[in-house]
Amino acid sequence: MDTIITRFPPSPTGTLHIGGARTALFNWLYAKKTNGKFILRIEDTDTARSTKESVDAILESLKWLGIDWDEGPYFQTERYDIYNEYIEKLVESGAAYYCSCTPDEVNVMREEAKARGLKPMYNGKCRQKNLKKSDNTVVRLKTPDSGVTIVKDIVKGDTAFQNSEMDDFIIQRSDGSAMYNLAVVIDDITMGINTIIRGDDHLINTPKQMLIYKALGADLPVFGHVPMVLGSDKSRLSKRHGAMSVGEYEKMGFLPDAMINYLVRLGWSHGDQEFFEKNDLIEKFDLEHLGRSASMFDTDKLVSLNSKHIQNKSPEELADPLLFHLKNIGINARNDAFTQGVIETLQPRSKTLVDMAQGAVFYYQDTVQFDEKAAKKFLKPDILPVLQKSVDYIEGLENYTQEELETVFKQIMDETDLKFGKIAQPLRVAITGTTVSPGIFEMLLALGKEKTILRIKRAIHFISESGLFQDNA
RNA sequence: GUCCCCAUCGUCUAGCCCGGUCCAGGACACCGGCCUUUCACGCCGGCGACAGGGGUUCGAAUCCCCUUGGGGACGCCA
Repeated sequence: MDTIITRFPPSPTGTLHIGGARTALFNWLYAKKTNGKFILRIEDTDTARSTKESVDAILESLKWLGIDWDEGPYFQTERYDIYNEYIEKLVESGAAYYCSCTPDEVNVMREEAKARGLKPMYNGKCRQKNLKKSDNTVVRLKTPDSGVTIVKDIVKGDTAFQNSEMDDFIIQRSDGSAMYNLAVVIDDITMGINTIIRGDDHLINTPKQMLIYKALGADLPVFGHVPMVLGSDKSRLSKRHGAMSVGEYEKMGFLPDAMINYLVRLGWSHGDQEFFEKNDLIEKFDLEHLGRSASMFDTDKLVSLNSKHIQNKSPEELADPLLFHLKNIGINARNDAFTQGVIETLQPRSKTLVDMAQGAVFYYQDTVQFDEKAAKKFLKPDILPVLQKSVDYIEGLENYTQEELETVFKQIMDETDLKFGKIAQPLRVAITGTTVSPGIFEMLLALGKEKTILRIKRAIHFISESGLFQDNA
């Protein structure tokens, strides 16, 4: 079997959005799975809307997702000579011709066609004129008047298009630049692309492109048109549905692997399996199980998958991504043993890295801020003996381990005749300032002996002070 | 207007190609419960769908037709 060569051809008119990322992913996965090649090509022929910033943003998002490419990025604007070469060939062979009709004239033709209950179309006026190239001529492809063009699509099945429904579309503008449908086909042919997975909004372009392949005598690639990703109201995904670019999801604290997992499951399935690591996907991905119907983007499911991926990673893997989000909230931490210990305590209770960063704040503060309600309820004089004993016993520990800590608190429970629940909450407030945190022991362990003692002492001080204040009042 | 695509729980989907094993399975969300030092995790249970109508057949979520609904495309955009 020939090497599978796929591609992803974004137009740099914005950031990489969800839908684009998914198509890129499908192509990338298929190439990886088959040991094929994945080519990146920038379709920037719309010079009015294309920007360098967009190119950079798209490349960056792709890298973040871990989608790498074997060739490229190629830029269509650097390939005009190649396109023109082929356009000339097409004109010479009679498959295409020059047309001097103005846009206004063509609009009239479209109106006429519509009036007759047809699709708005150019009527082929210049077809037989045998015009030469001049300043305001475009090149049009001569499309058949009858017959059908059948798109063999691996996800949609066979779809027949009446050739009479297609007009002689423009392949080269009057300024000499190539149009989308032509540039795509020439690129795909010259780059050896043999598998094209793209959004089904392109299905309608496919018969046109097939005509170009045919006129050039080139082999057809395998087509697969995947359904689009819709917003929560089933309309095309757009800004009003919330975040739609990959970069925004990074900022919201999602892991690239979770993103990939979610995206691939949106329109592809492997039985009942929901959770996939990247390698797993490469092994299991196939074209046979791509779905045929459009799907809605659901953030809840992404969140759920994200928390599973967070749980499934090692603290070490999570550290750098977390550091990024810690920095965003003003905490400069390092990827060290302390941070990894912190992460371990936070993994099961963080849905996103933003959650995790927020949950980690207390670990990095020199003096924790006591939540008013929490302090009022739990940091009261009657707990003083417990806190004092905690300090004394922990200070006396030879080994600061979970086992030893458990012994310490068992002893305190015995001596004070209090249940653990009565001890844990005040302690939690002393350590974190709030009533919600990781489990006591794992937290104390992650914090370290020194800081633990310091914080309990500070709580003792806090209680004594406020007690004094109350007495005076 | 014309053409094309699509149609299973609220959502993502399995099953459909090769009809019976499906009074339709899993996941997310939601609701209960268990676990428990808080919050979570985890576990158990509940709610909840074959768009409608006709065929074909002993038998249809699965095959055919129509209707309805949704999406997309009709550019000297990509």
